Amino acid sequence: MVAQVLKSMQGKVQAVKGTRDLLPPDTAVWAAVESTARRIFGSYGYEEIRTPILEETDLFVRSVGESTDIVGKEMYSFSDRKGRNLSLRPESTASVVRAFVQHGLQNAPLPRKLFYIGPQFRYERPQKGRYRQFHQIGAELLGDPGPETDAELILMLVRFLTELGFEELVVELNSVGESESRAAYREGLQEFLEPHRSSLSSDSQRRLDENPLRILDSKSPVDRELLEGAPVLLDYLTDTSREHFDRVQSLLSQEHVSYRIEPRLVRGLDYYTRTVFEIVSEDLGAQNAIVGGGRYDGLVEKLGGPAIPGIGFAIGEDRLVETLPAEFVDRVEPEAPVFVIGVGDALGGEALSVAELLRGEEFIVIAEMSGRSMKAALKRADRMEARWALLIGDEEIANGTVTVRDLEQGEQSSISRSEIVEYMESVR
RNA sequence: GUGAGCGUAGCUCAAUAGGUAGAGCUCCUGACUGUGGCUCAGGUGGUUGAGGGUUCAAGUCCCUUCGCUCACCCCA
Repeated sequence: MVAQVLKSMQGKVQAVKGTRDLLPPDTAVWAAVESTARRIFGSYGYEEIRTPILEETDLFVRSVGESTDIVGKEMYSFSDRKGRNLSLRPESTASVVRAFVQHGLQNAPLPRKLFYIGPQFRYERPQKGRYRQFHQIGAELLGDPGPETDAELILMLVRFLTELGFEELVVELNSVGESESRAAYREGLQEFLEPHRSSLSSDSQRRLDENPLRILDSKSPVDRELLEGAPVLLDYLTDTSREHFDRVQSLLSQEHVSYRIEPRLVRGLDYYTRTVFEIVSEDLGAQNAIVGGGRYDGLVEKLGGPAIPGIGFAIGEDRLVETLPAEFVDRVEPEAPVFVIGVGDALGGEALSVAELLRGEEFIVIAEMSGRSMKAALKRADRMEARWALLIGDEEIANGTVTVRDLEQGEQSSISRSEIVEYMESVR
């Protein structure tokens, strides 16, 4: 222990395993993705909610489910100085619902549409598209049980992704029914697989007891073969769930959304009911889900609120950015800056003043105010991909001018100091 | 938690049978007292991820550990 502390004091401190720094220019891409989400979601009437990253552990135990892997072994949990059991949030739906109940938002007009953007934490072995601190852009709609709502939510998602330049994405769709029918199916599946228990992969043998539905999307070829002829979740749906699901499909068809029914699509969180969906990308390796979501009609009640239905989704922002179409990334290029150079004795003040003037007109301005060499300063201007260089030296001060150099054309002209803003506006 | 591969300068990589660490790019400076991109010269930068072992000698071999990558698992 002491040795470890000493080592960490001496060695280079680095980012915690599974976390990473986002540096420019990547941060600009992330910001562009997020502002697109705000714009699109906003047009559907969604408003932003920001909930704490820290929550009582019990919140996730009750919502996500005690037997899920997320709660069972992936949470960053600890007790604080007063012995409260806290966890870094592994997802945000539970927090949004908690906030909804806590603030009595059911008394405001329903349905309520909320979106969030922020970091989530799960203790897993990092790999491609999977980090211990990852980021989600999510949306939740509380208070409308209708299938039209499901369709609208998916339409919003598709519109958002289309806006980012995605073209070939297919929505994978399924219905897990209400909790009673899911329990019935769970038993049916267990009965079907039990005789073949010893043939199942070791992972699935474990799942057979703990979470049999997860066997459905096992990657083991043996498991997949055994599943041929297994009962299908859709056959266990109640009539109302079945009608709901059919209606969602016909609405999606009506709006020309390409979707595919995936009878084996199940989700890892316990709160889902009825409609569940996923969007996967081929070029993400094993961690291919960029969006996951579904309806959760019992969750608000489970967290101590009224019986209000809900539906939502979460987008894996890290994965989304990794697969972003190049056209979108290219468009993120920021406006080229103006580079103001003050060279000579005590001319920094004048450079600062000119820079401030231009900033007032929303130019992006980098000022080098204590330069000693014009050459070196221009070199830096070039490297920073500046479009214009404004030179201020003894000569300019004497004449009351600023020399404006067009760094692309290699031409320059002498502009009166009082007309500099006007001139820059004209060539902008 | 399990398995595999990989860790040499900020980046990409060298270093013959173990012989005491080098190149390109980048960065800084100068050639060029106030005019960029090119060229040339010079410089900064590494306890070879860390710790231990074998050896006269370890970047190289052995062990441990940390990290990265990918897959299982899980999911966004």
